[in-house]
Amino acid sequence: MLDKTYDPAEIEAKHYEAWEAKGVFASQVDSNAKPYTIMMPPPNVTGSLHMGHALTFTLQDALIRYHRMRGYDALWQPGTDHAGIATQMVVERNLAQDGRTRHDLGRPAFIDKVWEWKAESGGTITRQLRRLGASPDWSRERFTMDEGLSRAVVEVFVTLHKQGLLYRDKRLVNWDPKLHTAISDLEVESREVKGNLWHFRYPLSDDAERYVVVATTRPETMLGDTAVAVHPEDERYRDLIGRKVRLPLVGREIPIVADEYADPETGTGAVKITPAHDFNDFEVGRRHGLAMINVFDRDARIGGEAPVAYHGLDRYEARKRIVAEIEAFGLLEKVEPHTHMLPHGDRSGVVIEPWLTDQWYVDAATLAKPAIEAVEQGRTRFVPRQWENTYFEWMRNIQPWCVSRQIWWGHQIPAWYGPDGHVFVERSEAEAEAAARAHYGHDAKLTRDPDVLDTWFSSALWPFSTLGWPDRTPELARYYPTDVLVTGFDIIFFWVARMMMMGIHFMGEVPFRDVYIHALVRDERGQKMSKSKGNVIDPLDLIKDYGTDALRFTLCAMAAQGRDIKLAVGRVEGYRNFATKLWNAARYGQMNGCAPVPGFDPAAVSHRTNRWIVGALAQTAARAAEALDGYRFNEAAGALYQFTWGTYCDWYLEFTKPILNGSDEAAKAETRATTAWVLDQILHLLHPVMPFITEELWERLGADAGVARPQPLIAEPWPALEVSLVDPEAEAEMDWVVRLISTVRTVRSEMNVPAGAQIPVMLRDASPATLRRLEAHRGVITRMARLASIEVLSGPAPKGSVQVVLDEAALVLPLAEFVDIQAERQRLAKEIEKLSGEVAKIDQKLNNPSFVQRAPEEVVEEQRERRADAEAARSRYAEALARLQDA
RNA sequence: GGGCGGUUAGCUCAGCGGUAGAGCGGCGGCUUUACACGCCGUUGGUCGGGGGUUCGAUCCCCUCACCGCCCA
Repeated sequence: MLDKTYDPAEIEAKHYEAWEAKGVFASQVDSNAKPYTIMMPPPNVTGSLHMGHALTFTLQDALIRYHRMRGYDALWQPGTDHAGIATQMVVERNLAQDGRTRHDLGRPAFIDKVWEWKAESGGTITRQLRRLGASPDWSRERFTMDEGLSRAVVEVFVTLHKQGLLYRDKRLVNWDPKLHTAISDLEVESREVKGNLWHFRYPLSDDAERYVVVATTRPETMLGDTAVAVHPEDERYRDLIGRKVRLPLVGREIPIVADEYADPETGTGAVKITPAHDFNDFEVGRRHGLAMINVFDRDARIGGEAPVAYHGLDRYEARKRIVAEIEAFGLLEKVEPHTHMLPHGDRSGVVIEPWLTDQWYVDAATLAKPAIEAVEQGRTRFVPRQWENTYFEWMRNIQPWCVSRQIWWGHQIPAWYGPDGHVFVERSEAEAEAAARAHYGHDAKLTRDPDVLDTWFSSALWPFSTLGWPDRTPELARYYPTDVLVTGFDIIFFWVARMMMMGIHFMGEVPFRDVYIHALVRDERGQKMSKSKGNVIDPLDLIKDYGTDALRFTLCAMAAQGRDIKLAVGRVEGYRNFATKLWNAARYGQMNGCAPVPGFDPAAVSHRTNRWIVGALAQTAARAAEALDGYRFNEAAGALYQFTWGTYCDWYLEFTKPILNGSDEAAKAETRATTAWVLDQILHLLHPVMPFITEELWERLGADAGVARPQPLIAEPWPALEVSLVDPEAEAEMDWVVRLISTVRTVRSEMNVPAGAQIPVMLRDASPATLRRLEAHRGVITRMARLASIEVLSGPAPKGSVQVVLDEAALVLPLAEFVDIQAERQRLAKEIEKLSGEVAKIDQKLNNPSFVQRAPEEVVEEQRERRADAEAARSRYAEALARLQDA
């Protein structure tokens, strides 16, 4: 017998271990089943499970479990990425505790340290995924620094280089002066910063009395100014175009150029141009052939070609000093407080410096073209569709992708330089040496490029590198392209776009058919969860308090397309209650001998109540499947919740109590079998969302009844329930019973009839069909409506009785002792008023000729029927009211 | 400034051309032998404002307001 309450903690680990040990998560590359594949977006190896992970992995797991049950050969490919910068930082922080830096160790020893760290601490997130019940094929787990994946990285790098799609170039990059590496646009976050707008006077070279005022938020960059730009149409400056100013402090003469980049509305309309330290200025510099003067070193201290007097000053010290000096020269026009957005490194948190360096770039624009077409042509489909716009927007304006990073942890770039700087990009050092020999005509000393690749470079290959590419493995042939990629919108640029580019280029086909973009999880006030705000809800805490299934059900129930999830703990609690409800229903079944019957045939049940629940179940199963097929997780969860609690528990289990306590042995046996069978089906349908409690109940209900379960629930087939199981007559009949009982309950409550009191009820003007229904369900009705009796009334209603309309009949409740005549009169009057309003509203429609003429016939007909029903009910209430007046 | 999304019951959210729904909360009642993490009943809404299309609009179009996110 099951315990009185469900204790998730007790059973979750047990089932997870059993599933994993049995190998049920594993894909079957040799099977004849159709494959269904999801590539897990590899979480960062340094990461730990947060709510966003919980959501995305719950949805992916629900899809995988569902398709596995549908008979597909399901592959959910798990793994982690090596998170170059983040991981290196973690290990460096550990070294710093012993007062050491990575340079003390040297590169090879440091890399060894990182691997050591990974072995010890890199498994946190995969352990936590197991707590969440995720069922990927762990036997295929990959890491982006694995040997195989590294081979794919080299192959891609070399191939792209030979194709001219990957090259070395000197451009401005986002330089992180703390980490000393380039980072991508996507690793930069804009933060609002309060600063000033300094207005400097730049005197004209040929007229020291005149000057141009430029406004800047970054005075220190003036050391690298090579022009002043004004808008060509700006009347104020028209005569200055082509003349020169003398750059204060530096003394350099720089031109005044006309460029539309200068916005007449902003500041003074004249803007200083520092091509080596600003992305926009870089473009202006290009247009006008301006010099690029680098004035920073890698720490963002003054250096390079800046006047030596300033060398070594940190950028903020330099700012103070330059402003002070400008002021001393009388060239400071004014200072205005100014708030603006500044780029910060998302890992280091420091202000990013646009800096001129040599880096490796991928020609993203070329690779993006077929990736754009694939979505335009529908070969890859975004769900919800609107995300296509985000994808297109990004892809159509894509910039060269800087893939090199000046760190140690990652895939070292397979490029070697000869003594003269000539570069050899090859698969190995030996091949590079061979290429050098061919190039120089003799052996040459080569130096390998010390840089590593952006982590996303290797992640972009994930959909095929994990399947064995560049080898032509059976897995690759079978599982690529994958079925769906599930992720949050914040990763569209980082990852989806890049997988599309690489997948199409190297595999000739899109990496996935569907991209399901889910919402972000926010706190209950709609704020993004963040450590600094202190509003983070830890999914592991929720699991501890409410169980994994409750958390998973909550996330599915709230995963409506196109809307963020504002997570309130109360919802989790509510779905914990749902799990408990399911548990208790199972327990009730056990107590009543409702054991699973092998070979049970739902089509063969004869009792109306049983036929009804079987049909309702079939409809629910269809609804849930349809919802999951369309990624409408909330609809699937809602349909299952509603059926389990609102139909099976609230009505069916109550309807069958009189049968189970009765003496009709055949009906008892059929009802017991049906009760058990429907519950078994519910367990199947809920399993993708609530794997633990369903597995536990599946096994316990079998074992306790001595019925062998052929396999664990996770491996069971999804219920195949024909729509023919729906018996419309049974449906209508039980619906009538439900409405009759509900009606009586409402009246009792409104009349303040004591809950325990059993009252008589009479039925008037009932059709023969209704009377047959009454006879069939007399026991249930009497019990559930708490009646003393229910009889047919042929004459007028007794004095002081309450009347309610139910279809063609009237329910008469002789409640004289409870009834407050005045209140009852009011109640009836209210009903009549409501129905009159209804009739009037419908009449308005029906009296409108164009409605009758233009609306579809069935809509008009429906209105007529509704009018007739409302009218009939109104006259019955009017009659009852008249009767009350006599009393 | 540009783009996207949102505004529906006290709260969190579904619905999206033909009778406004759920969960939670509120209120009232219940020692009904599965379940108080429960049962029964019930109260809550000019579907953000204004125009338009339509026989008919919460739903489609325009516009305004406010909120959020992304990009400048």
